[in-house]
Amino acid sequence: MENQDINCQRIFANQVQIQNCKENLQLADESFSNLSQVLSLAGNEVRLKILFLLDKESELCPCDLSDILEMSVPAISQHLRKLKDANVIQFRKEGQTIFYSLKSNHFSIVKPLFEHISQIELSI
Amino acid sequence: MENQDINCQRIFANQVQIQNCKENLQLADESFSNLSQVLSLAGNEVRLKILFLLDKESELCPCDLSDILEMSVPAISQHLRKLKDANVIQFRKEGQTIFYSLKSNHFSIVKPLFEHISQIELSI
DNA sequence: AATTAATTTAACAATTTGCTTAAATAAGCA
DNA sequence: TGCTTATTTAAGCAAATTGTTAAATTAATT
Repeated sequence: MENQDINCQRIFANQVQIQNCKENLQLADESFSNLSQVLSLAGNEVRLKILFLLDKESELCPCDLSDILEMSVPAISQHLRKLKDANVIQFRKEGQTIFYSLKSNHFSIVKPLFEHISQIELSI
Repeated sequence: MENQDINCQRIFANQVQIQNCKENLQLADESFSNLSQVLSLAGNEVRLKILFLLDKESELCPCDLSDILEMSVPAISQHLRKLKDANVIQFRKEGQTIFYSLKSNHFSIVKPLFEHISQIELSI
């Protein structure tokens, strides 16, 4: 698309508004990129559950997650890798077991999401 | 994977914890499905920007969005359709122009995300 | 040293995503 | 009525996603 002027010739287009929006987006360009990356990770139902579980249980190993989510270990491992690559989770080793936990830096984004999980919290 | 007992035979696995987690997830199953759907929509950078813009400008037409985001109109239209199908946005017609706006029902999820967009708000 | 167990990695297939281009709708206007 | 404009829809395609199975790592155990 070389020339976007071709698309819309309407007279009522508010050019000032459009220019303003463009500039605003540019200023926050990196924020959009970062935020959408985290959201797309959490946008996968398996990973959302993993994040939720790590928040609730503090730390879990791939093996636990495999049992809980009833999924193969390699499948879990690959989700964990994505979360680790994006710096959303961290890990510590204990023998041959690896415990994953949430990193605090993304808590302000991830945490509030769980308020929308209508869980019966009373049972705890 | 018929038998997940094959995966992990560790002695230290806390079966009570695992069972508890499984039950917790089941209780909120629909919430996870719904939330991950909204997050995966917002997890696309273009759609995140669209949501941000609709929040800021109240309403915009596909044509505006095409100009602002410098993308083809059909590309924009298809993103809008996804958001509309998921009940995240609504529209009103004015002649041949269609104005899209955020629906209030998902505000509690969508709105707080924009606090993470480090925008220079002072300039407004 | 050989075996077992927890995890990761790699290769692959099926599905989904997101754009492009062209055609179809729908609403104003000459 | 016929033309222009705003938008959607459809078809096609390349790239990304997500699982599977098999092999490789790594660390404990016998």
